[in-house]
Parts: sequence; structure tokens; C-alpha cells
Amino acid sequence: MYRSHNCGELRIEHVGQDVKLSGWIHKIRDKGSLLWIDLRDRYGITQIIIDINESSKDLVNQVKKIGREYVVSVKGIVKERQSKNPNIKTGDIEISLSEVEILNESKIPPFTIDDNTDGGDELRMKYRYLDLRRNLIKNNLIFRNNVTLEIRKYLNESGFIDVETPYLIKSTPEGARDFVVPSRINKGEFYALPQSPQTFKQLLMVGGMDKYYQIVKCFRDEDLRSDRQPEFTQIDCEMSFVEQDDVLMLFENLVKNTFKKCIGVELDNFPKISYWEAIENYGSDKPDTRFEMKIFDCSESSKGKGFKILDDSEYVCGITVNTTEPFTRKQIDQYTDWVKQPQIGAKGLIWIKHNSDGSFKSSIDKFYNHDDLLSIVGDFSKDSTTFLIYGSKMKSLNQLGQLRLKIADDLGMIDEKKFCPLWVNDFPLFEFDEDENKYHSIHHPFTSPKDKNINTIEKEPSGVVADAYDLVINGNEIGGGSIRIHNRDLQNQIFSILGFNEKEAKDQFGFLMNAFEYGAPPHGGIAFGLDRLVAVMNGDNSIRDYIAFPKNNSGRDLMIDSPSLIDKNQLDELNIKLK
RNA sequence: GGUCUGGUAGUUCAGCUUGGUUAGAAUACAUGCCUGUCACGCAUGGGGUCGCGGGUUCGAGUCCCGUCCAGACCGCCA
Repeated sequence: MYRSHNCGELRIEHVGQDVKLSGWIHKIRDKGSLLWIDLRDRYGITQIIIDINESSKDLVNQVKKIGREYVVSVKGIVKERQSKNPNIKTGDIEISLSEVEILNESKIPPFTIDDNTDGGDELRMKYRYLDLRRNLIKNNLIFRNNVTLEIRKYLNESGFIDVETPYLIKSTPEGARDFVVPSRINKGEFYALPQSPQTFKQLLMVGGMDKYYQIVKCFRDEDLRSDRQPEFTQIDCEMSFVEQDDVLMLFENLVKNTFKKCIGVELDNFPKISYWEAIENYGSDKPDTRFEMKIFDCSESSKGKGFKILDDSEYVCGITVNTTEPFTRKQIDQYTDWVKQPQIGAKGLIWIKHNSDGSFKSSIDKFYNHDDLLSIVGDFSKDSTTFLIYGSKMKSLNQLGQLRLKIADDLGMIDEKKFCPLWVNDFPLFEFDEDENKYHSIHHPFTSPKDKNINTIEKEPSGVVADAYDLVINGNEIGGGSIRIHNRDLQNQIFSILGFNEKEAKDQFGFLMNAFEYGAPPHGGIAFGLDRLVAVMNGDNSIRDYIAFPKNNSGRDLMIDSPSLIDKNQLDELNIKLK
């Protein structure tokens, strides 16, 4: 027997008991004739004490051999501590050591296994198994487990069944790049890993499963970010005989339930805003609504005063920043430089300072008098500053949206403890790609247009509104879904607008079109990014520390050192020749 | 594919602007001392291909060019 208790469960009421614990040596504090060992496992830390003067020589010698991160079993009697430690659960007791057995030695770890580790990201990834011993990662994984458990419970109680779908599927040109797997048996042919189980879950609906869910890995061969991994986990759901509101209600309750059970937060009802409201008010389709600072349109009020730059712009929009002290010239210049950097790409930044006496000072004083400026900024409070950005509508809004986030961040306007979920819906169905001179789906090609648009699809594709919705929390896209097309002719029509000819559509999605001819029920669904959800619930932007073995910026696993070359025999077998 | 930042002790960093003595600090590690520690304390000690390659120079951690690696961002992510 390795242990009678774990390292986190002994309390004052266990005093006097003989116990055996096993775990890792967290820290040794050698005080001469007294020596303490912190023994650690997943459940906590228990202090072991050795009184050198009252212990056998053998025991002392054994103890002296032990180093950090050794795995040991210890036997002893539970005693009340003379000086207690209120910071840990086992802080009232300690184990008076009578026997110790070294189960495994450890090299000196490359970084300290501590809450404030001295290890950098790269090293932590390379020795991820050591990093997992730290509270941060360990607690995140436990938290993730709690979240998935609550979600499974909720979905099961709501009548959903968990059905697995295949990982080796077919590559399609739409959307993200596929990860591809060569087939040995079918020479020259390739499987693709799913970007999502989209078509399969729709086929499950055709198959009468009615309510399906799966907590499932998805794969996309695109560049990584701190909130994007090439393999990530979705909570993937689909339901039959539903309209948008049915889906939103059920999954709003799922999210509320998860927040309540896992972090004790009661969320208010989620506001619903349309895609265009989001874009025009926040410059983003995933607005952070933890703070106001809404964007306003001043295209009309800013024109006709002889200032050519604004007169010639398609769109002019602004935000007013309320501060207790007006921005300094230096701060304004810094923001001007910031928006002009290539990543943002603004042509310039116009500023209007609101002085305490109600007067204005601005970068466009030459062309605009007091009343002109007043009509641009509308309502304002003293000592605030208004910024204007101009250009094409989408670009200006997007740039100002980014400035809005930057300023809020700089000024500490974001309450980190707050959660502001909302639904964004009424997305356009298509977006016109200037480079390729064709339309592509904003969501995916199986998204249904709103009923009222069905007759105008061919005539005016860009005006069609999709029956699609996103869940946004604190400026993060957490989930998205739609009501799907279940009619073969409509699906065909959509494929043709997307530029598929009949053969291509049949080759790639023939199975789905066929299925639609055998009584496909109306259906719709949603998928949540589990990694992002747990990170956001914990107030984090990066998902890496919520994944046991994540990949780095370049898609590498630094621990197992993948991807890697494969040998010639393997390549030959797969009929692959490298350039 | 692009922009930016970084790479110096096991680790995290300073030093680079303005080239010049033996490249420092903290932490980790080792040894010794310490009977109530829990970020223990004190003393001593070991520890460096300054990412790699080239160039400028009497002399390069420091300046220049290239390259590799890591991170943030843009593009990309139905």
C-alpha cells in the first residue's frame, strides 16, 4: 500500500493516527536539528517533520538523500503543529516521520515547481509534465473538467445524446485549410481531419437522432494565436424541429447554468444585437460590452465645412473618452501613431478636446467653429476627448473599434470580474471576395437564409440575412451556430452562388444533398469553443494553460518535438515523394 | 507571406544607447551553521560557446548583415 491518505486531506481530527502518504518532495526546510519536508500531490501539501536528535541515524541519512521532486512514501504519526499555517488546508497538522522510502529520484527540475515559477513559456512547454504539477495548470484542468461535466449533465437532462463522428473524413475547399492524412490502402488519396463535425451532425438529424451533442476535437490548419490552436475542442450540438429562438433559449440556459455551477456567477439575460448594430456601435462583430464608449456616426455632421479629407471620406465615426483629466498632447500623439501602424491602418486620427469651460480645442479648429464641433460630438462631458476616424465604412469602424479596446485597456476601464455575454445575430449570409471575385459564406454554406430573403437570393446575394447567431462574452467569440438548410434545391442554389458548379457540389457534398431527398427535418445547432469558454470564465485570454499539451506559436509541440520527418519506408508505403 | 519584440549562468533578467579591467543581480544548486520553519535565515562556493554564421575594428555580449529559435500582432481562421 502506497498511502492511507492523500496530501490534502489530513486535519486536526486525525491527530494521533498512524498514516502513510506518497507524493513529490515540494520543498525541504533544514533548520539544523529540525527539518521540514513539504510533500505534494494533486490534492495538496502536507508538512513532514523530522527531529534530528530524536530520530535514528538511518532515518536521518535517508532523509538527507532526498532532493526536490523525488517521489517518496512516508510513514508517521499525525501531530498538531506548534506553529500553524492558515494558508493551507492541512496547516494545523504535520506528520512526525518514522519511515521514508524513496520510490524514484529526480534530476533537479529546470524550473521551480511553484505558483510563481521562474520558468519561461518555452521551457514550461518542453517540460510540460513538470508544469502540470503546478497549481495553475492543475487547477485549470480540474476546472475544465468541472465545466465539461456540468455541460454533459445539462445536455443529457435536456435529452441530448452523445454521438461520436469520424475523424478521418473528406477534404473540402470551403473554409479553413484541412489537415490531411494520406491513405495507405488507397494510394494517392487523402483523408482530412474535420474542421468541425458539421455535415455529420446534420446527417444525424436526417437520421432522426433529434438532439445530438459531442465534446469533440476539431482541426484547422491555420496560423495560431494565444486563443487559437490547430486542434481545439468544441461543444458541438444540433437539434431538429427548432427555430433560432429555441436554440438560443436552450443554450443561453446552458451557459447560465455552467457559470452558476462552476464559478457561482448569475448571468442576466443575454442581450441580442444584430451584426450591423455590433459593427456600427463597437466596430466589431464580437463586441466587448463590459464598458460603454460606443462609436457614433458623424459622416453627415462633419462634412461641408471645407475640410477636404472628411468631405471626401465615405464614412466618419467617433468615440468620446470620458476621463477625469483631459488627454495630454503626448497621449494623443501616441494614439495617433498607434492607429496609423500598419496592423491598424488608419489614415489619421482627428481629436477634439472638451475643456472644463465648455470650449473646444481640436486638430481641425481651422475648418470647424464651436457650433460645428458641437454638432459633431453631440453630447459630451467636460475634460473628455473625442477621436474621429475616417475612410471607408468597414475599415473606419474596425479601426475605431480597435482604438476603443486599446483606450479602455490603457485606462483600466474594463472590470475584469464582470461577464457580459450577448448574442449577435442577423449576419449577412455572404461576403463578396474582391480578390477572387466571388461570394463566400460568412458562416458556412449550410446556413439557412432568413425566410423573408429566400426569394431574393439570386438577385441580391449581399443583401441576404443569415439565420445565424454567435455567442460573444467579453469581446471573445465563444460560440456560433445557425438554422441549417434542409431543402435540396435551396442548398443547390447556395452552392451555385458560392461558385460551385453542379459536378463540384455533387462530388463534395453529394452525400448531404442525397440525404436531403429522404425527409430531412428542419434543424439547427450551435458549437461552443470549450477552450475559450473555460479561459474566459477564468478571466484569461490565452487558452494554452487550459490544454494539457498545447502547441506553440508555430504549431509545434516542444515536448514531443512534433511535427517531425518520417522515414523513407513510411513515405514509400504511402506513395509520397518529398520535393 | 508580412510587421514588431526578444535570445547573456540551470532559470528569470540587467549590461548594448557611447565597443576597452576578471560579464553582474536575483533565484536555483552544493557545503556548513541554526529547535518552529512554511518565499525560513546566515555564511561560503561552483556555475557562461553572451543563439548560430559572417563582417567592421587594434579590440565586439555591445555596431552592421544574414540565419535559426521564441513571443505578440496583421493576413489567414466557412
